Parts: sequence; C-alpha cells; structure tokens
Amino acid sequence: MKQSFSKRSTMTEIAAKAGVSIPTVSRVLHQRPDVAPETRKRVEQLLEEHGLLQRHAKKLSRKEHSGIVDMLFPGFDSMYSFEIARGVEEVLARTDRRLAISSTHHSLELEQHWMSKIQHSPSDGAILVLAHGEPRRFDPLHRHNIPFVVVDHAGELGLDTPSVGATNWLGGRTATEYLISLGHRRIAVITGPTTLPCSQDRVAGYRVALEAAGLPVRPDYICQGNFSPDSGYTQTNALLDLPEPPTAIFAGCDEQANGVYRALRDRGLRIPDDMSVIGFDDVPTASIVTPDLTTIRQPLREMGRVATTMLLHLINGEPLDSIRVELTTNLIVRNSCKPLDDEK
Amino acid sequence: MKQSFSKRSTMTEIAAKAGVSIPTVSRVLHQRPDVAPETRKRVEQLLEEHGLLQRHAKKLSRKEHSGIVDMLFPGFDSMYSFEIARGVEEVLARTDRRLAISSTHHSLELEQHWMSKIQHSPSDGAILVLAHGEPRRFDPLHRHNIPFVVVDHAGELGLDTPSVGATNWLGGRTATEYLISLGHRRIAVITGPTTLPCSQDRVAGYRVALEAAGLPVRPDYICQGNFSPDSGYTQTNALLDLPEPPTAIFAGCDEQANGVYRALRDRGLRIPDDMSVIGFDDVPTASIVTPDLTTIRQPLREMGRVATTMLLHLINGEPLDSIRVELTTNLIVRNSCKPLDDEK
DNA sequence: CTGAAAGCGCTTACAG
DNA sequence: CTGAAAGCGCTTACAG
Repeated sequence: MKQSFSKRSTMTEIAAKAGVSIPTVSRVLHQRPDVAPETRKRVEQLLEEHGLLQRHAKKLSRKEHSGIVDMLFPGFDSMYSFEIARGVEEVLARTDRRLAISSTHHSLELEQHWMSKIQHSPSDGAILVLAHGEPRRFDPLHRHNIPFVVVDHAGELGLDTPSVGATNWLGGRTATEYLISLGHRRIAVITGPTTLPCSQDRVAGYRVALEAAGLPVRPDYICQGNFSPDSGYTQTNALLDLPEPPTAIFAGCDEQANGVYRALRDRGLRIPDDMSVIGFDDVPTASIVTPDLTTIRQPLREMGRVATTMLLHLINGEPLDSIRVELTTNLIVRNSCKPLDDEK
Repeated sequence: MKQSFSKRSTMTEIAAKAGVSIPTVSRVLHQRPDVAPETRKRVEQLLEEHGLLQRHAKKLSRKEHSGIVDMLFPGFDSMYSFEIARGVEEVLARTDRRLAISSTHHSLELEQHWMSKIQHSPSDGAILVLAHGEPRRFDPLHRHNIPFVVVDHAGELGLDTPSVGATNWLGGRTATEYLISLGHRRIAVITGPTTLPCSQDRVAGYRVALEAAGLPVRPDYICQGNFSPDSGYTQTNALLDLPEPPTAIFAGCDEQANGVYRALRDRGLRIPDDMSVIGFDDVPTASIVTPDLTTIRQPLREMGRVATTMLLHLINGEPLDSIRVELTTNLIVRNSCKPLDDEK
C-alpha cells in the first residue's frame, strides 16, 4: 500500500508486464479507440496499479486548469469581504475548483506582489473586489490570459471588463425617501470613500430624493467619510455640532453606522427618539446592534455568486449574457428610524 | 511582445541560434558550473527570450511546491472562522504561497469531496479548523504526504497530530471566578457542542471555579447548547423559567451570547442590572452590542498565525518546537456584568 | 569548457 | 487491432 517512494514506473515496464508493445500502452493511456477490449482492460489495470493513469490525469488537468480561482480583496477588515467570499465559495464548492483568497492590505505594492505570484502558480481566473479600474493594473492578468470579474469597482472601469455591483443609486434614493416619508426634513449623509463609484452613487441617489421632495441639498449635511466606524463617529460629532443638526443620518454602510451609534450614545442621545439612523449593506451585525439597524440591503453573497458564475463562463470560453450586472438593493425596516415628532 | 501562442521553442532551436550544441544549452538551463561565462550569457539570453527559462522554473517549483496552502472549515457561518483565516493570511502574505479556503458545510460528504480535490490539485499543506480527530479521516492527507495542523480539534486527536488551541479550561475558570468575585452565587453556563474539547474544557473550568469557591454545581444551571445565537436564546428562556433562575450567565461564545441578549430583552430584563452575561472569543461584534460584552478573549488571529508558522515548518521538513500549542485566554471587562446587589 | 554519442521515455505515422 | 521503426526533446557519461 505504501509504495509512494518506490521509483516511478514507465510505460516500458507496463508493456513488458502486459506482454504488449509500448505503442499499445500509449494508446490505452490516451484512450484511443483502436485497442482490443481485453488488451485495454489488462493494460488499464496495470497502468492504474502503477500510478501511470493518475499521473497522466494530473498532467492533463494541469494543462487545462490549475484548479484554483483567486479572489483579491483590498483588506479583510470588514464583514463586507467575508460575505462576498461566502457567495463565491458556495458556487465554487459545487465545482472541482478551490478558492484562493488574498488581500492587498490596501497596498499597491502587495497588489503587485500578488500579480507576480499569479504567474508562478497560475490561476484559472480571478475575482477582484473593489479593484482599481486603471486598465494597466490588470495587464499581468491579460498577459497570462487569466479571465477576471470585478466586484464593486473603484475608479473607472473599462467597458470590456466584466463586473458586478448593486443598485447603489437606487439604494441611496430609497433610504432617503424612507426618511422623508417619516417626516424628516433635515437629513444628513456620511459618505464612503469618494473614489468609489458605489459610494458616489449612493450620495447621488440621496440628492435626487431630496430634490424630488423639494428639499434643499445642504453641503453641511454631506460629510466625507470612509467605511470605517471611526469616520462615522467623527462625522456624527461634526453634524451634532452644527447650529442646526440633522434629525436623521444616512450612514455610508452598516459598519460606519456603528460609529454613528457610538457618537450618539456618547452624547446621551437616543436612537431612534433623538436621531434616526439608516445604514447600507445589511451585514449580520445590523440585526444585533441595539436598536437593530434599519438599512438598505445589498446582496453581497448573491454578488459573490453571480460574479463566480460569470467567471466560470469566461473560463469555459462561453459568452456572457451581460458584461455588467447590478443586483437590486432593498429597504430593510428595523428599529433605528422613527417618524419625526411634529412638535420637534 | 504578444507571442504567447507561437509554438513553444525547443532546446534544439536555441542551440542552433546560439551556435552551440544541445548539451551545452541543457547545462546552462540547469545552472551547471562548467560553462564559459560568455557562452552562458548568450545562451541564457536566448533561453529567456524564448521562454524556456520561465518554463523550466515553473516546472521546478511545481515539483517542490504547489504554492497553495489549504484551509478547511466546518462552515463559514461565524466570525470565528473569519478571524482565524485572517491570521493565516497575514503569515502567508509574506511567503510565495496563496491561501485556498474551503468549507465542508458541516457535511461529511463534502469533507470527502475536498479530500479528493486535494489529490487532483495538490496542496503544500493544510490547516484544518475544528476537524474531527478520527485518524482515518486524515488518511488521504497522509497518503499524499501533505502536512497539516489542526486548530481547535473536535473529538480525540492522535498524539502525533500537530494542533493549536487556546487555554479553554483556564478561560472557563476565569470567567466564572470573575462572576463570583462580583458576588454572584447562582451562575449558569450554556455550553457549546459537547463533542468539542474546547467547549468541554470551558465547562470543566466553570465547575472548578465553583467548587473552589465552595459553591454547588447545579445540573439545572448547565445547559447544553451549541455556538449558535438560537441555542443561546432557547437555553436562556429555559433558565429564566427555572424556579430559581441564575443571576449570571456564562455563554458558550460571543455569538451565542447574542441569543442570550435577545432572550433577556424579549422578557424585558436589562443587562447587566437584571442579569450579568459573559461571553467567550472576543470577536468584533462583542464590542458593538449594547451593552458591550464582557468576555474571555481567545486569540483567534494569533492561533491562525501560529498554526501557519507551524505548518510552514512542517512543509520545510523542519522540526516543531511543540506538537501542541495552547495560546492564552484573558478576561476583557466591558459592561455586561455587574456586582450583585445585596438586596437581591 | 565543449561536443559526439548513447540512451530514455514517449509519440506518431505506417504496414500488415 | 498491433508492433517495428523512425523520430522528438531531452539528459548523461565520456573524450578531448
């Protein structure tokens, strides 16, 4: 049973044992049709026993695919990444490919290091999360004919780059409309990084909703943040220090909303009584904070699944139904928003 | 520049172009010492241009390592998995290996599917999280000489299996001692799955602390749960229905504690005023729930890092300092526990 | 240092 | 269906 270290057998050896010529062995190994059934059976048996069959299969599969799909994140610092990865894994688990995950740790240098790793132990394809769209950064992938799909791109994306996102504009509008429907008139937004289309789009939706309701778009109510809780904390404090603070805050994402919560709590303000808060994403934490967070659900797992399905099509050389897919967002009402009291 | 599809060059071709014999080309490719410097330079140049050098390097590196370290989880349903994976990635990022992650989705069938994938696109090594220790389940890894390290094993583990864990027993004792020090006398525990040594050990620590303080170990205060919030919810309700409910609950893990919180809130009980709650793990959510959760920190990222370092040693054929490593747990005091009022 | 020669493991027409 | 023969890409003593 343990013959793993015996020297590897050759076709010559098999031929001798089977009492046939070397070309015949070669034919059986390559599944050519013109071999007598019994000869084939005998030779196949020997090939199997001596591990030649396995060796050959391995060599073949290495030629057509490495068996690895890569996934690159800017960082592993949020549930956001985790949720997308879960979706990818779900699809991949049903295939014979494995999922390799990497993070650039927000460093361009590490991104390049990853690109060079790819060349040494190649990839069937890659899913790039929040990748910067500058075309030349994808050059190594093009050069090695590695197909890829971008999820939630950063910056501009070439027209020929397959990508998946969510309806961020609609989500931003829906969140704002909901707050307006509750009677709020002074609604602030804390943005994500302004380089990201997803956060730009959310703010654009916010503006449209305000304008449609005939409400002013106040620059002091649009605060630049990023997706971190800390930025939520800082900007909420800034908003509260305004001569006329808002009555509702639309956070850039759920994680940032945690910082908003903390800032409000530190000032002794209650949610939703003193301030309505709405998030974006609907990651698992949204439903365990107190009060549980009303938010715009972004289907991260589904985005991971769709991106993977697209990638598998590309890998198989099949055409894509659409080069750009946006999945729908929707409002999840919980307990962090409240109708504005009339007397207020 | 784009010659990727031109037919692959051979040594014969290089030899002709360089005006040397084939054996000389072979010598240069294999970096034998006995070649004239200028000949070597000329041939090397040609080899490089025609991609033979790269092809050869790739072949070599494939022989010694696949460039992939695998990681297998029972499921991706908790922050627990994510935190360990982050630690693993941190160490691997500094090497030329990539991290492949898979989940068995709690199914033995998928575990076996994974084991068979391993054979087709092999692994340098694997990190198995919460793997069942039955020796035969590791057979495919042994057969293929794939080294592995187990993190938080389930069931018994062979003495020769490298593994990493935390001081769960100490953590269980510390949590309980802390509650005792706050004056609590009626302390309940909701366990994790009883098959897992990590949860058994926590309960053992709990018992020891009670006994050391001269307090009775009441069977009705030891509730069987698993790590899910739901089990926390159900068991908390059971505890509250007891004729003499506890004044403090030691949850199996932070995630389970979320269910404990929910059950208490549903009954209109306040934390920590009406009930003290302590968790285990210190995952990120522990500090964002309200009140923020006092817990026993288990250094999950460090466990991932240590396991990876051990694995890299094994891959390099280096000896391990220790086959079993336990990292220390410690008490993180937040706001979910409170001294017991005397009048109560 | 270098090449002619022998050899290895395999594949590919070709002949029967 | 099968094998003898030629050939390919490479490596390995060996001779100079």
